[in-house]
Amino acid sequence: MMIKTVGNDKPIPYQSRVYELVREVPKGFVASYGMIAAFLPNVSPRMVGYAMAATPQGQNIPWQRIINSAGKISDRPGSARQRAKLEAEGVSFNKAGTVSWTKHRWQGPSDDWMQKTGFDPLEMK
DNA sequence: TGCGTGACTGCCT
DNA sequence: CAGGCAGCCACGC
Repeated sequence: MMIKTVGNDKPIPYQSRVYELVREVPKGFVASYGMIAAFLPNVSPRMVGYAMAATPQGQNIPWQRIINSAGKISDRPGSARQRAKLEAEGVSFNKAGTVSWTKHRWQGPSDDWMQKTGFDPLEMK
């Protein structure tokens, strides 16, 4: 029979970790896929994109606040709705459809989040 | 059971 | 300085 390993908690699916961090982005601010990935070990920007594509509804996840590193909303069906939601939150776009990072850049996760996840800045590569 | 694919990014020509 | 490419998780057919 299958031997159960000891002292080895089952890993939290990467998508759940992405969603919990996305919840840290406040109204009126935006973060890039890469910014989210930078705080999550073993998660690449691409994977953040994968997770966002599979975002479950009804769980208070502000998916609209994640945009690409160029400061634009990634082109896809639904991008217009994303922009509308952001504008409703006070996020402004210039003529080229770009968000000002200077004004709206997310400042990083809360201390509470870092405590809860045991995030260690020194282990960032 | 395996393969394709989906909200990206930074490095290397 | 623009374009190509590797990275690498879940899930559906």
